[in-house]
Amino acid sequence: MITIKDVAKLAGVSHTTVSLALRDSPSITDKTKEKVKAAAKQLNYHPNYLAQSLVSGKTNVIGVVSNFFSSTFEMEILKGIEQSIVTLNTEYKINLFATLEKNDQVLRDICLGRHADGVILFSISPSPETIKLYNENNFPMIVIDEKAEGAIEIALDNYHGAYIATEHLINSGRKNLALVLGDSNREELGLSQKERKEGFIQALHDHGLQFSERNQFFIRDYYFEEGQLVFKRMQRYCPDVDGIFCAAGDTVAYGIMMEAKANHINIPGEISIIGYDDIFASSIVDPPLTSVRQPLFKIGKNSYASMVNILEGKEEFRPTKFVYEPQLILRSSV
Amino acid sequence: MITIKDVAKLAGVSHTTVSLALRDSPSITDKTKEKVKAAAKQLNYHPNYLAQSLVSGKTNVIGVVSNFFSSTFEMEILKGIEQSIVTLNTEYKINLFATLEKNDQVLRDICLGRHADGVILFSISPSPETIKLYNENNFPMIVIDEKAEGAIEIALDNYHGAYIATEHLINSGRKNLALVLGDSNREELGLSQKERKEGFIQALHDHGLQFSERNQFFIRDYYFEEGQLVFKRMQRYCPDVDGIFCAAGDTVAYGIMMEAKANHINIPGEISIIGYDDIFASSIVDPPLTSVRQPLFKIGKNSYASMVNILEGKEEFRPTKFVYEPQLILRSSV
DNA sequence: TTGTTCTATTTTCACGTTAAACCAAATCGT
DNA sequence: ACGATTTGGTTTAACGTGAAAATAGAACAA
Repeated sequence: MITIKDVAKLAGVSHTTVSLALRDSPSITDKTKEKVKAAAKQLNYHPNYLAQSLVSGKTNVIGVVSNFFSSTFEMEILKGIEQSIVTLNTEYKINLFATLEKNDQVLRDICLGRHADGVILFSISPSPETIKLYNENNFPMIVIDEKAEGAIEIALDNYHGAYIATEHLINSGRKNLALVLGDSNREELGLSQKERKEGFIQALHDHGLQFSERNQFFIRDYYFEEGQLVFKRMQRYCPDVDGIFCAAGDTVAYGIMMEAKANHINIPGEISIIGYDDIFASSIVDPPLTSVRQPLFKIGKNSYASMVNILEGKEEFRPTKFVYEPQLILRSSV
Repeated sequence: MITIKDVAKLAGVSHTTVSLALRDSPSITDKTKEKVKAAAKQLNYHPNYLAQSLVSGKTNVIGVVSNFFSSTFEMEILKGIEQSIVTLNTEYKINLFATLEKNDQVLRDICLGRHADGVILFSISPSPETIKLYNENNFPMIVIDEKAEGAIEIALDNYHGAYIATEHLINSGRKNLALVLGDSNREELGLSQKERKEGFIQALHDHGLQFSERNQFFIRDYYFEEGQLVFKRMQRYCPDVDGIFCAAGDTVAYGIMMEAKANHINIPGEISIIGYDDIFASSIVDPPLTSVRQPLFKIGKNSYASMVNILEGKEEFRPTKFVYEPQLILRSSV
């Protein structure tokens, strides 16, 4: 392994001079700089970032933390971050950390173990103790679509998304609406699902309709097959449903649609359906699915940019909450 | 920032004793260990991984390098890697590096800058110089679906995948086949696309059919819209095509299908189509798309496991080539 | 007793880099 | 002419850790 000292020896100067010369310090003559750079090139020298980070206290890494990176939700945010990296062209790299259920431990590691200079996280919610730890260590944290008081919260207005979806179903003449929620193996409903439920109920009330617990269906995993199962249950327990708001997302909605198709139930003729997320396939399934689109790409892009600004000192870190509004994409499933 | 020395001071021992005690060295008495651990806990001490890596020369990080992480191809491999992380439960973390066009520079950085202990890469091909550099530095590299002589190559048998797809079209009675290839902004066709073309041609020949350059269509980006454009061109220049092998992937195939639909051309009645990749949506589009499925999940899983074995010294690194066979998933688009 | 061996710990050094303090030679001001 | 400043570096220290070498004290053997 070639170090700065090897270069120094070859160039006939001290190692500090090499360090200064390679960073174009004004206190080194051009002649020396040339000599040093030639030596560095000849030896194929490359600075050791571990040593640099140890002494500087900066890693130039932004941690991107999530439970998994393999669903469309995370992918879309990642795309936005990638876009931001390309356009900003900063020195900051990103590292992805998959927490795989030990959320707080991983977060603690990243901060205290100096894996990064700041984190952007989604699909997991940090505990209050972790947030406190981050604040004490002056370690910026941006949290997307989860509760995180004390950090920068990027909130998706799930309430409003559910509201406009439900309202659209009602305005199109549907009277007996069902709600499909995902509770993802937790005991309690996640924050976003809870907000969507509230939006759904409020829209019903505002249009003189009643919410009935019986019209509420839960799934455990956000899979296509769960949607098929939900529709079967729905047919048995609520055969008179004429509109479905699938707050659990588009993939589950596809399952519902396919199962309806298999039972020769026409969509949107007999039942209308609206999904959430507007992932790519929604425009090509048959019928194309009306869905609530969240500006995930934009959120990813902006989050990365904010983090860079904070780390470069251009922007001050302080707990804030930004709310992004969703948009209803109209297609023929309603 | 709490360091090992702070713990030492509180526990009333030397910093080395702390280091040894926390790693449960047998040469430290239980009493001292307890004292040290209590002090560490009280101060909320966490080892600085930068310092550890600097002295040990190991980062415990596996670099996962790709051009982008935002397409289904990469996502599926990532899922496999995640699965492997969960089941193996090793101390190795992964870091994702998006090269964003400066492939060799990023690879050089990772190796020489000690960002990781080894890399798994896909969607980019390392230059021979980079491979040489890695070998000189004893830095293991696993390359998925790209040419990389001197590294561990995980090859997808694109030739065979194309062959069985084409053969299936021919066996179903199609006589005038078109080939859709993606050249992704490069001057030259990528390796996998080239191999798929060869498989296509060979299958034609083996069944007494001729390959015609006129029946070959290129797209620049792997987008849905490109598929629509391709179909328009196809109708103009080769209106008698009755079978399409879309080597450019399923997303493009969807575009072709939708455009055919828009022109009231029945699939599979008038034209059959086969895609590549078998991504999720292929089973739910209308009609469901026959496609060549590659064992990407398995490849991701195995690659991570191999890398861990190599880094732990259980397996020796030596350039090898593993070939994974694709599988034709039959659906009603043929 | 007195040297020898072992045990539990400490001291010193190294990893590769940057920053701070230092210094010799050249240049400047008066 | 001669101290003061500037130039272009060099030497030393520091970052937080782990490994090797050193050591003090206890146990032990003859």
